[in-house]
Amino acid sequence: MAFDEALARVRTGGGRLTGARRELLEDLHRRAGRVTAEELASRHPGVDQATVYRSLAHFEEVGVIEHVHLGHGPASYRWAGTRTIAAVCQECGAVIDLPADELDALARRLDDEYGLELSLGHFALSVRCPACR
Amino acid sequence: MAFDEALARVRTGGGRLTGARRELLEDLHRRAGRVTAEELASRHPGVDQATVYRSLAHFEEVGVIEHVHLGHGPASYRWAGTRTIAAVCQECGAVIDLPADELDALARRLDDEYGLELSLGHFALSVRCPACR
DNA sequence: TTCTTTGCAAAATGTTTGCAGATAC
DNA sequence: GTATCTGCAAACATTTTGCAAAGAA
Repeated sequence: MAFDEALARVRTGGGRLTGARRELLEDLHRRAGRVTAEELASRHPGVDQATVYRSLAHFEEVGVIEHVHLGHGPASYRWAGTRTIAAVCQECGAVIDLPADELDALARRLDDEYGLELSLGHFALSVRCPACR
Repeated sequence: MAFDEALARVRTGGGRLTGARRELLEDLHRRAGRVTAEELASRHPGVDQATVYRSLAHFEEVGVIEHVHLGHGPASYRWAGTRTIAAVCQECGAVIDLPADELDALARRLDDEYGLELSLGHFALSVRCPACR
C-alpha cells in the first residue's frame, strides 16, 4: 500500500493524523520488514509505549498494517499487503518468508471441505530449517 | 500414547513421578482435548501454579504433551500424538480441529522447495469460520 | 470548539525464577 | 542419602487501562 493511502486510512472515521502516528507510519513503511512494538518504542523515544500500542491497534483496524505471532515473544508488525507468510524455525528461531501462494492449494481445500476461509497472517508456520535438520 | 508409556517417559533422565505430576497427567490423558495451564491449576487446587508450568514443560520435553498457541491468550496443552491441527476463527474465536493430513501436501512442497520440515503443532491456522463469513 | 490522542503511571495477563523445605527413588 | 521436585512469593515480559492535559480538525 502506498504511504499516502495509509495516511488517508488513518483518518477514516474521525481518526487524527498526529505527529506520533506519522513518525510510526514512516518507520513501518520505510522498513517494510517486521517490527515489534518494543523496537518501535525504543526507536521513537519521544513516543510513549502506550501510544505505540494504541497506534498499532488503530493502524491495524484501518488495514494499514498486520501483525503476526512468531513465537513466544512479542507480536511482529509489518506494512499490510505483502503477500508472504512467515515460517519460524522451532530450533534456531530463524524467520523464513515464503510466497503466500504456497498456501493457495490448502486455502482452496479448507474452503471446499470445511467452509473455512484461511487467512494468511496472524500465525506463522512452525518448521525446522535446513540448517537445524 | 498410552498412559503407562507416559509414566515411563516422565521418569527418563532421573525424572520423578510425583503426586502432582500423576494428577496432572491423569487429567491431561482423560480429557484428551486442549487445556490451558490456568485451567489445570484451578482444577487441581493442591498443585501450585508454578508446579503446573514446570510439570507441563517437563511433560513436553519428554514428548508426552504438546502445546499450541491459539490466539492472544494463554497456550493450550494436549496429549501428544493426536494427528489434528487447530484452526482458530479470528472473529468468534472458535477452534476447529482438522485432520493433520490436510497439511501433507503443503509439507511436501515446503520440503521439496525450501528444505523446510513443517511441524504440525505449535501454531494454529487462522481462519474465518462458516458462521462468521 | 469538539472529539481524539497522548503521556504517565498503574494494572492486568501469562509465565518464569530463587530458594528452603519436602519427596521420590 | 541424594538429586529432583514443590510451594511460596517475588520477578518478569508483554500488553492494556484510567485519567487529565495536549493536540488535530
